[in-house]
Amino acid sequence: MELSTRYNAAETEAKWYKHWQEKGYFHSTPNEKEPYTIVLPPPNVTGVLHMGHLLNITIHDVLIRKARLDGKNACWVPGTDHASIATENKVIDLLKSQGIKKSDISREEFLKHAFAWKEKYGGIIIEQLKLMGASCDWERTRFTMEDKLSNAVTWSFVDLYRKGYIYKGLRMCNWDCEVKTALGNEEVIHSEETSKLFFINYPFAEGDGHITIATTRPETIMADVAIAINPKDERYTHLVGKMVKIPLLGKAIPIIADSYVKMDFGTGALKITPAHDLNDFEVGRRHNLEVIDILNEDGTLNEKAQLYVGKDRFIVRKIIAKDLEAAGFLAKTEEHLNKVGRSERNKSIIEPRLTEQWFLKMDKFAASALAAVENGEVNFLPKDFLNMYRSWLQPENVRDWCISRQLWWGQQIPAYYTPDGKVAVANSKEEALAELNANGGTYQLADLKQDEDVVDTWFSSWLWPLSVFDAFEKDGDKTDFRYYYPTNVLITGWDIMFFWVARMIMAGYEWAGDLLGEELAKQKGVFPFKDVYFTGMVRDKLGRKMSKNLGNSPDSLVLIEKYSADGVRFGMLSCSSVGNDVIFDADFDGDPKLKSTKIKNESKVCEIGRNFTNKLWNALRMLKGCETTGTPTPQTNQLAMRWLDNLLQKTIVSIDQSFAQYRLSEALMTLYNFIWDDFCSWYLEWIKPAYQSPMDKATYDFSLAIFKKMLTLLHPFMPFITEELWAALKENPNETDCILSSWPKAGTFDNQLLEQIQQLQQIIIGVREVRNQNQLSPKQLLKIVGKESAETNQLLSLVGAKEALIKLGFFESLELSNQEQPSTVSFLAGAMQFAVVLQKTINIEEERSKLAKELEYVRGFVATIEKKLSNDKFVQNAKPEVVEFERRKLADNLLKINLLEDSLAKLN
RNA sequence: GGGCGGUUAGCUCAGCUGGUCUAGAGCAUCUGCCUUACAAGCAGAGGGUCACAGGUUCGAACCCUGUACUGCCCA
Repeated sequence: MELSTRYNAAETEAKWYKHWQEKGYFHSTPNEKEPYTIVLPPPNVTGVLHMGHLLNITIHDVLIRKARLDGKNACWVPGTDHASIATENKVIDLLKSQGIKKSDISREEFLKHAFAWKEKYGGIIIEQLKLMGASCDWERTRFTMEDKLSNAVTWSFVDLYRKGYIYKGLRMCNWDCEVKTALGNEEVIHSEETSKLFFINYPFAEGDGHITIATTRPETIMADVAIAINPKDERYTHLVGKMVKIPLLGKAIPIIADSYVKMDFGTGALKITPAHDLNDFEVGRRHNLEVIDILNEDGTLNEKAQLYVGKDRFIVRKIIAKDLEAAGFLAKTEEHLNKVGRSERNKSIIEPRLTEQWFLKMDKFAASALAAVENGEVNFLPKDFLNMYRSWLQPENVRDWCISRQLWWGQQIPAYYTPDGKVAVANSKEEALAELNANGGTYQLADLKQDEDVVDTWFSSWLWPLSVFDAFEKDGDKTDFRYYYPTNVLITGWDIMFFWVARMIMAGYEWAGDLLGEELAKQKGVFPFKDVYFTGMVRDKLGRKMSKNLGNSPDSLVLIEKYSADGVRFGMLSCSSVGNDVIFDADFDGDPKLKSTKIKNESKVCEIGRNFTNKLWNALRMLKGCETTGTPTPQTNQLAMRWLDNLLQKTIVSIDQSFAQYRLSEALMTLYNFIWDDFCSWYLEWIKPAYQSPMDKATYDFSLAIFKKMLTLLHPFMPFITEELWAALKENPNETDCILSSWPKAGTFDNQLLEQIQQLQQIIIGVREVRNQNQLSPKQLLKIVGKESAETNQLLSLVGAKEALIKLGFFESLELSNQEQPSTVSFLAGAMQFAVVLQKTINIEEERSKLAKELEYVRGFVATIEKKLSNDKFVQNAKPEVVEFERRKLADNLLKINLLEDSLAKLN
């Protein structure tokens, strides 16, 4: 096969992805092999590929391809998440653009539109994952709202209800006025925002005077039921029991004392509005106060407010401030930093609101999820995250999970109500009816009305590792589930540790035991995954999380186009270690703090990856370009091959260790250095025949064999270039593809040989340095004289070593001598000394200062070693091999000192 | 306010069980090269009080205490 000078990634990547898919390499079915299973955290159907996905997908694919090469039955299950709120919003927007209001159509019609939207746009992200080379088993692609998975949600709801873990209750919830639904606690993000603090005078009902309170929410004064002060606050204690009038409204409310009030906040007097603040709600409960809810579900004021009815709460805030001021009730306003809760999804400001919702009791679940990680059945990487997990799941921090949402897009809650207010929770309307009539009821099917609400999206995704294998299908085929479950590793961001990771663990411990059967559960475990690999957040150079809003995220598709998928994979990996956030190196076109500044679609690390593919390409081009002959193999080539083979073994050992600890970037860098430095820069130059000369067959065959091993080793990281080059090396078309090749087994290696070759390299590097300093061309042949020593003699007696030096260093000759050499520049290679014979007079001053500098360094080094060795406690306490090592270091460096002193003396 | 991380070269990061660490890599910088695989390249060089201050130890980038800065989680 003819190879062009540059590697064309775009063409190649498309070609091989198609090939892999056509061959069905990504598809897995249960067999006798050991399974290696990963379920993909399902991206939202509304999503498009972003930097976080690039990182996440790369790690997934590296692990799954490695498992495949290890001969395991690798199965990576992909899918998408229906994302209730995000998707419902998208669909509402789409309908709005068509002039349709959600309130004007039925639930069924709406869902029809929503499914249509999902069909059209829901697959975008899946297609984008393919561009990165993701080797998912696409035949297993699931969707959290498909029938089987929805049935699983219903079944689990009913099961938990019957077990007594689910209840319905009136609670203070987080309310999203835009979407008009309750949200879970974790879906609300609290952050500090500047707002105004209003100081408002409440006049006493009797007599003159007033009490001044401070509030950030003047629009809620109509819902006030009391003014509270701290019982220890002597400024106010005499007022407790008095009545004050709500400004503008004139309604009388009492002054009460409650220790919740902070004396140093505002004026120390607080208005109590139980319907619109969680803490006030608690205060109200303690004092038996009325709850007056003045907000509609969309955030406008209702008739209970009496004033400003129908207007939005934030508009009212502005109007009422003016009205209060005009009427003389407003004492002053101040700038104030306070915590504002916003929806994680649409950023709208969340209202505390008293509503009836469904809840899942969490105490038991939290305990099981915590125990699973504490006792090591589930293993966190890195371990540090256990701390955060622990604090989340501590009993005092666990609150019941609000699982109902006032939406249509999602699984409808399987609770059925009778006209007279009875309720049955069941898998179907028929089942519910039977249950209701079991005790003599006479309801008709038509009497029953299903709960309008749907469950939280996470209430379906927590089943993911179970449901994608149809574990909940009553009479379904359990083969897959029994084979693939538990999965090996979950790869996800730590930001959804509680949202999702903890809950999947809960679900695993709740159901997997029964579903697997006792024996299998005991044998395999019920946890959903053995390891959890937490990826960091991808951040910009200022440390900000990349997001669409900030405009600080490069376009991932442009990056792939520019640097190839292999290049981007390399880039993402090379700047990420387990759990650490990734500071992505893309630059900005101006000051990144300015809003107008855009991030560039450029990346040095991805460029390195792309350059690496080109390096590989050309290395093979060089080898394939060689003619071969039957001439005997030069001895120096034999040495080169022996060295490379040993070094490869050592490299594989190191890579295997890295993989075992999920140190993927370390494995990649080890391989990168081996391929670029050892294989290309040293080995290829070593064995390269003279221009237009042929290469002997043995060297040629060996080189290609090593090349193939390198391709397999690199395949998990850079699948496309490796497959392409593998194809170029195939001896016959029936040979297996790189993706299915076998991971090389690490063998033993000869450390002494590796050290000796390192010494050879040091000599060559020394000569190159002399060349650079004396402006000699790299290929000008030089006479080299080495000082005789046991070490030098031994090294040069290695068969092929001298030829290697002459070839790689461009020596005219290499001799050993103890004679003093005129016109030479000397250098040290370890404890060996060599001299380059120059044709010109050398600068003695320069030479002397160079040697003196080196001598000073070595003497300092020796001093530290001597200090250690002269310390009896060190010699007694340190491990013998450490002491031995220090002794060897000392001997070597003393030798160096001798050589340097000698050279200096000769210069004088 | 409570808790958990981080701080190592100009940048991004390794450094795992304290001893191979007078600290490594890549990028960037500088010098010299279009040398017949590769300028998406080759050969070299310079650059660090391991945030700071104490302590433990024969020995500390690593363990302990405190401080500063920084990120995150919770209230």
